[in-house]
Parts: sequence; structure tokens; C-alpha cells
Amino acid sequence: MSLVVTDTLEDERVEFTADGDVTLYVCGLTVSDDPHLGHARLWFHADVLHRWLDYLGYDVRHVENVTDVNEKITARVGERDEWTAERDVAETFTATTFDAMRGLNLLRAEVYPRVTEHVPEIRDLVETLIEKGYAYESGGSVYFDVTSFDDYGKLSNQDIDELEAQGEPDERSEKRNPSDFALWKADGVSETAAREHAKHDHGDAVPTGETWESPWSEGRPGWHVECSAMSTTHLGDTLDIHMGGRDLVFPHHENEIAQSEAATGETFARHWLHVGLLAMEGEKMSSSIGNFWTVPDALDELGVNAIRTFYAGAAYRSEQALTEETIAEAEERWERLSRTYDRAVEALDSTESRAKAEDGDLREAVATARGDFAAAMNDDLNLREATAALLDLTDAVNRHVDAVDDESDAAYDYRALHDAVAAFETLAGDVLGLQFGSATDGDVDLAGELVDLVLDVREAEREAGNYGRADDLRDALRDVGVEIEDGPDGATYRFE
RNA sequence: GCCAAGGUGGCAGAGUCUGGUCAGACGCAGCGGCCUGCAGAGCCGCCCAACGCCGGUUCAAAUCCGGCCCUUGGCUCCA
Repeated sequence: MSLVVTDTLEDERVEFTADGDVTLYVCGLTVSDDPHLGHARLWFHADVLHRWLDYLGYDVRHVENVTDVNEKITARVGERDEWTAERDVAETFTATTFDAMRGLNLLRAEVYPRVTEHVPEIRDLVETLIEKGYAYESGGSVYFDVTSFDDYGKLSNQDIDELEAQGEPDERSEKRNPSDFALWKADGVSETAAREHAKHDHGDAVPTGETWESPWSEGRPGWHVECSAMSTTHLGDTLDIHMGGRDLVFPHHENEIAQSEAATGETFARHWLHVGLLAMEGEKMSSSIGNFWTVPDALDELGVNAIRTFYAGAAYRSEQALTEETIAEAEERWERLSRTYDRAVEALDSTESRAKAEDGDLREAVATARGDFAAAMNDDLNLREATAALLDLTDAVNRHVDAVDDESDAAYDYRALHDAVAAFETLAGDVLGLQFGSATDGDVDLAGELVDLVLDVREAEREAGNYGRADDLRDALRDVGVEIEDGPDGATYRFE
């Protein structure tokens, strides 16, 4: 059973194969603002792919770029007092991006290359393209001649003759063909661009951004060439997997292929995986239209596990709807997994747990869940099916624990529960990146002891028949985020 | 206008490559039951019902072919 993925270039499902190493390049993001849940969807799916490849035994070399040279970044210079240059803005949002990534429990990439660090490699690549006849200098800028690269359009099925002119009017006049794209741009950011993208009024002090020396002009790298230069620098001429948002297929990824393959003569990426966009109430999740939910806000409100469970609710290649309903569903699914995990661990630790007890149904359910999970993951990373396999296992665990609780002389099947817990930890934990168990820091320990005290009081009230008083205590605890559940062996609680 | 991805039950979301075994699994919402002082959690059962529209091919079409409608993304550096 091997991994099958949907490859945009082949336009079909293909079997993924690689020798021991896998190189994975992900088009990260432009650090011009706080990242939102749309960006995080790509990160999540790249992360789960990375985790699944790890699980399959590959050695994954994962690189994710950070674009820190951009008109939108420049446009924000001066918006805060400490933002005196493009780099200041970029540093602020690079930091919030890394915080967000850590908060989402993403595996670290091997490298997060930044454009500002790779200008020499970018210049070299542009020079190579000029030498080989694929690019030309014009007015201090350098453009890629799309008619010189026969395969141009193969990823997005674009026809050069059908494409409309790209770029500003003054840029178009410098180009040989309307669809030629810039590899190097003379001068800094234009005043119109800086004003257009700005969220504040620049007045007379319009920032122009950073510029670098080059054989053609003092200027800035083009918008597509950075990914070609950085991926090749860190992962070599041919990538195993290139991942990105579907909105980048054209022109960004198309242009990356043209630049890289023209320069090296090698296949740039063996597989192209594109993640569908996140739709928020029918609208694309984008900072430009205002319905904007940042990762830090979402982490505060929902927590990492509900967010990751939400993303696991739809295939990477499909669009996914972000609505109150779909978020609520994800929270329920996560709660169910988490509660069952806690219940299994508790049963495992209890004195009712026996090495010789045996529940054949539970043992079979664990094996089935593992098999179904792997089959779903290999089937183009079908995360909803994979999660369903885990939820089937929750049924079996709960049935087992219920059955034992109902009979005073029965015992938990230690071995089966141990297997079930291990399956949750490996598949939901390691592969899906969910984090079981509540925090165990000092604050929570103290809170737990206090809750126990309140529960003792409540139990006394219940025994005295003062149910109204008992319910008041339960409601009060819920108000501060502690959920009480009465069970056969007394009340248990969970921190929400 | 051109390119791309989609349109499946109340919601969400597989299946389309390889026509029949699947209109599947899981979850949410809803209904009934067990359990419970009540609630929650958990378990069991139910949920009559959906393949955008029109035509074609076929013994057989969600699936193949043709046309049309609609949504989203891209063609202005946006995951």
C-alpha cells in the first residue's frame, strides 16, 4: 500500500515514490501582516504530509520560504514608530508568523529561507537565465521571455497568446511579450504602489523599500524568482514535492517552473500539490476583503486541537468552508477524541485493569482503526476518513469501559486499552498533530485541587438532597470553564 | 473574455481517473430508547431523503461524451 497524491501537473492521482529522502518545498507567505486561518490551512496540510512521510519512514527535508521583500511590507513603513524600514515591518511579522506556527504545533521546517538573505543566489540565477537566452535586460530591469520556454503554461494550461498583459503600463512597455515577467526590477517600490497598499497616510515621506546592487541596476528581485533561487539553494535542482495554495498555480508556480527548468535543464518539481482555499461564508479568506481571522485570535478562541481537527475535516485539495457550524463540528470531534483518550488512560491506570482480561471486540477495533487510518492517509491524504477511523475506535473504547463499569466484577482489558491509547498517541498525536492530555503546570494542579474541594462540597449537598444547591455549584464551575460530569464513581471534571 | 477547481442528503464531506459491489464511513443538527435526582458525557436505534440542468452512449451513468447554468480561484506579487 503506497501513498497516492493528486498532482496538479499530471492533473491526476499519481503514486508517490521516492528513495529514502524526500524534499518538500512550501510557498510560505509574505510577512506583511498577521497570518490568518487561510495561510494556516496550507501550513497544516504541509505539516501533516511531512508527518505522514515521517511515519512511512522517509527522511523529510522540508523548506518553507519567508518573503520579506514586498511592496505590501514596504507600504507599512512608518505605520508604527518603530517601523522605520522595510526590514522592521518584516521582522515584526516574521516573529508573529513563527509564533503562530509554534502555536499550531507545526513541525519545524529544516530551513525558513528569507529573500533578504538570498539576493546573491537570485542575482546568479537571473544572470544564468540571461546567458542562456531566456531573459533580457530592458531599462535596468530584467524580464523572462516566455516565448523562449516551450513548456510555458504546462502547469496551469495557459496559452501565451490568450494571456492579457501583466504589470504596470510603464513596465509593459519594457517587455517583448505581454506575459513576460520581471526577474529584476530597477529602483525601489514605486510611489503609487506604496500608497496603494498602505493602511495609513504616508504624507510626503513615501517609503521605497530596500534595494540591492546588480549588474543591471540598483533594484529589487522579481516576485517569482525568489522561490526558484531559494528552493534550489537548499534542496537542489529537483524537488520531490512542491506545495502551495491553489491561488498560486498561475502565475507564480508556472513562472517558477519556467525559471528553474530554463536555468537547470532539470525537472523542477516531481509533484505539485495544491491546497484549496478556505472559504469563509462563501468568501475567500483574505486580508484584503476584511473578513479576516488571524491565527493568534483563533488559537485564543478555539485552541490548537480544534483548529487542527477542523482542517482535518476536508481534503487538502478541496475548498473548505469556515462557518460557525463547521467550527462547532470540529470542536465536537476533538472533544470526543480527547474525552475518550482521557477515559482510556484513566481506565488503564485504575486497579480494575487486568493483564489477563480480554475483550476481543476492542482488540479487533484497534487493529481495524490502524488499518483504516493508514489506508485513508495513503488515499491522497484523506484526513476526514482517517479521523473517522479514530472516531470508530472511540466507540469501541467507550463500549468497553461502559461494559466494565456496568459490571462490578469485570475488569478492563489492559493490553487492548494500552494498544488503543498507543494508537491515539501515534495516529492522532504524531500524525495529525493533536495534543492529548491537559496542561500539567502548577496553575492547573492548584486549580484541580480547588475544583476537587468544590466537588466535595457539592457531593455533600447531593447526598443531603439539596440538588438545587448542587446544580448552582456545577453552573458556577462551568462559568469559569470547568465542565462537571457525574459518573458511577462520582463526578469528574474537565478544563474547557 | 481566457485558464483552473467545484456544484452530492438538513449541514459538513467521500466516491468520478477504473460505469454495476456505495449514492459509503465519521461527525454535527433532529427523533426515540438506555443510563442519570436533573444535566452532561457515553451506549443502542432511527433519520422517509440528495448526485446543478438538458441531451447522448450503454443492458446499466454521480461516474463516459456534448451543450448549458451557477459558485469559487487565477489572469493586478495572493496560501
